[in-house]
Amino acid sequence: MATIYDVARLAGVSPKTVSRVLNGDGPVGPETREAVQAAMDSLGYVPSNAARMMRSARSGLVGLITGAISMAEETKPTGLPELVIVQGIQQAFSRTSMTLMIADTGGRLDRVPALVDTFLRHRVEGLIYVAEYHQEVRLPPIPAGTPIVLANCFDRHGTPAILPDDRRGMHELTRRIIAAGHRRIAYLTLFDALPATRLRREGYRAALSEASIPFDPALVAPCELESAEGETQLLWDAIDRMLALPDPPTIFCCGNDKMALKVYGILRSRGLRIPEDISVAGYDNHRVIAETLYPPLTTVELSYHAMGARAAQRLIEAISGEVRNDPAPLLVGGPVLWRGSVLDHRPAILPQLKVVRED
Amino acid sequence: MATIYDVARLAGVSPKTVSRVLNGDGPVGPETREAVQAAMDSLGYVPSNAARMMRSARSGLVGLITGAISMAEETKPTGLPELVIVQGIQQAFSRTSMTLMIADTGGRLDRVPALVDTFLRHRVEGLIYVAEYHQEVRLPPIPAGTPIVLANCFDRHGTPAILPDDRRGMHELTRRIIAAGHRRIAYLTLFDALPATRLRREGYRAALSEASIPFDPALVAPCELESAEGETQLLWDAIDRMLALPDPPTIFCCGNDKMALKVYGILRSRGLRIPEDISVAGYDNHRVIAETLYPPLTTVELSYHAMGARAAQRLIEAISGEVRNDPAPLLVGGPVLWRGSVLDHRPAILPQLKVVRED
DNA sequence: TCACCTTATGACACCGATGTCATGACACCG
DNA sequence: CGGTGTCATGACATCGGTGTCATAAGGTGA
Repeated sequence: MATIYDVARLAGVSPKTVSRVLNGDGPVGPETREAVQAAMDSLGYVPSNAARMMRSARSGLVGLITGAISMAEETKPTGLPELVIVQGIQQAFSRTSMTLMIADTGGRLDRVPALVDTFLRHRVEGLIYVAEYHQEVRLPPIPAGTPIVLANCFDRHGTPAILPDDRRGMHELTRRIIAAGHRRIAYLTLFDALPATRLRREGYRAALSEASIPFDPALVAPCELESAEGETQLLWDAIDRMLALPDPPTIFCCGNDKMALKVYGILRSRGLRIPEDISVAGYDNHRVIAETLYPPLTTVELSYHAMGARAAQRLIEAISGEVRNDPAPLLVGGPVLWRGSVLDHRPAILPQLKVVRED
Repeated sequence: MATIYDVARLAGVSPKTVSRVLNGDGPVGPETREAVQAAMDSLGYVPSNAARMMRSARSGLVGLITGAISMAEETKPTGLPELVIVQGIQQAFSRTSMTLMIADTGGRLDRVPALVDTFLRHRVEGLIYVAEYHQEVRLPPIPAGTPIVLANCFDRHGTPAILPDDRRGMHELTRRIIAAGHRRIAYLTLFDALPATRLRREGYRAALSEASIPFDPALVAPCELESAEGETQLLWDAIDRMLALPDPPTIFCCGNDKMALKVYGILRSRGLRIPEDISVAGYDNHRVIAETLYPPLTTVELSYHAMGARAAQRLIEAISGEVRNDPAPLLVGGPVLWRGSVLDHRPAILPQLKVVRED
């Protein structure tokens, strides 16, 4: 592979002059520049980042660690949308001169330290860790001087974190559903232990209490399990139990869109029409599901893209040395997407707005 | 950041000895080794890949370029499963000492040359390009010496490529459907221009002709468009037209699982039960859809994971210098996954095997 | 006309590892 | 006891760029 010396010799100049042509620092005469360019082209010269990095400590690299790629097809918690976080980060960095290196854990957390180490050897200027779903994590110690940002997760050391505003999202969705005239609102939640479940339940209850609707524990049930079959069974049971109540729900809110997809099938096999007989709402705006289902699913967008963008922004600030006192994690809210799966019991007077809140 | 000299000084040895401890080449006395280790630990020393790379031309890096991440949430061709290719590649390389750098195009092909250039500056030892769906691509020229493998795509220069065996997959699915007693088999295809569409139609027709079933053009219609709404309309029309035929189909095969999801909704809103009144089959084994739908969807797995593994394997061979004459692209087939969405008209005598073919 | 500035360029050291070769201390063998 | 091989270690050059400083040529204003 050609080096800067080869180029210099061919162009009849010094290596330093070639370097100046490459980096645009220092003045270079027009015909010299041309000769150097020609030499570079004819040799197919590509500068070595390694050599450059030796002198100028800046690597121009940012490391991203995630399990999202390997989780994409898993049945585990949510599914895929967290990849959009990566996408948001990618886009933010593509506007800078930095290169984003993505490493996937392959779903094995024990591989994280090795990946961090590899990144550090490459002298990344910053690190981002993206979790597959809202959770607490424990990362290996990162040497001070390499800033790190957590996306979709948090730790106990107050590391800068970007999190979805689950409380507010569910609050807003429930508020909208109440505004549409529903009073008996069932909520089929995800795993009880998830931070998202707790927060969303808080939002759900807050909206109820603001509307002076009593909270009925019979309308809330966790419906997520490890196995897909057992989960479907759990859903059948919960739905049948709730439908058999003296005062049954008029809507089922689901922990995520995937669950809503199942609920569609279950309700229909019970002979219920959506939304005429019963309404359904999801969470995540998992577009493959939400937009493809018939009728399209009312859901809450998690704004993963915005979360990614925020995480990137925060890291870029940290790299450029803007010291921040790190307060609470940054919460990113997403809009309620009102589609055809929820029946509006009160003939709309106002046009049905797509409420976009993202501040 | 501490250097090897700092460590050497603290341990009271020469830098070369520290290097030996790091790399395990050359002998080192036990207590020397211990002293060096202690020094490295107390300084938090992390070796610089850049410096290492200067001497030993091997970078230990492999570059992966893809649009799969940014496409994940798009409505475009398939959707997400191609990410599994990345996953397969990742897993293959995690078993080697090489590090996989992933770069996403953000959906813009014009960014590919810049990404290639960045990788070359990092002196990657090989490149993989992963396309979002089976297609022809044109990549910028890569200097000889850097092997490259195409996954899920091909070019005109005979670059080594790994492709899904679309022809065989559809052939096998159709064969199974015929074996289940179906004779009128509708096929709602993807874009006509896609290589996958042509190949699958070939497989479809081959299976028909093997079973001496005449091909009926009225049962085949492209049902994919740019826009989601128009597409749904197209589906409605095609399905209604086919159902109105004097001899209507008993099954709808769909170009992908996402289309099958829509078809479920459409057929049900026509009052048809699945699979009692009409059967449905998909393609892709997009698990979020196929396993979550009720009833679960019969579909063809694209074996993206295997494609990724093959691509990685082929690149590793190329890097280690195993010269191959590059014949036709390597085709990877996937199994038909027989689930509840297709009615078996002939009471099964043989147990319903999961046909796994992947050679 | 000369001091001074700007432009264009090169010489040289240096970044942090590792490859090569040399060296000293022993152990072993005939 | 001397020659030879192995073990443990270090000195030094080198990889391919860039930062610093020096230098020569040409322009400009007092």
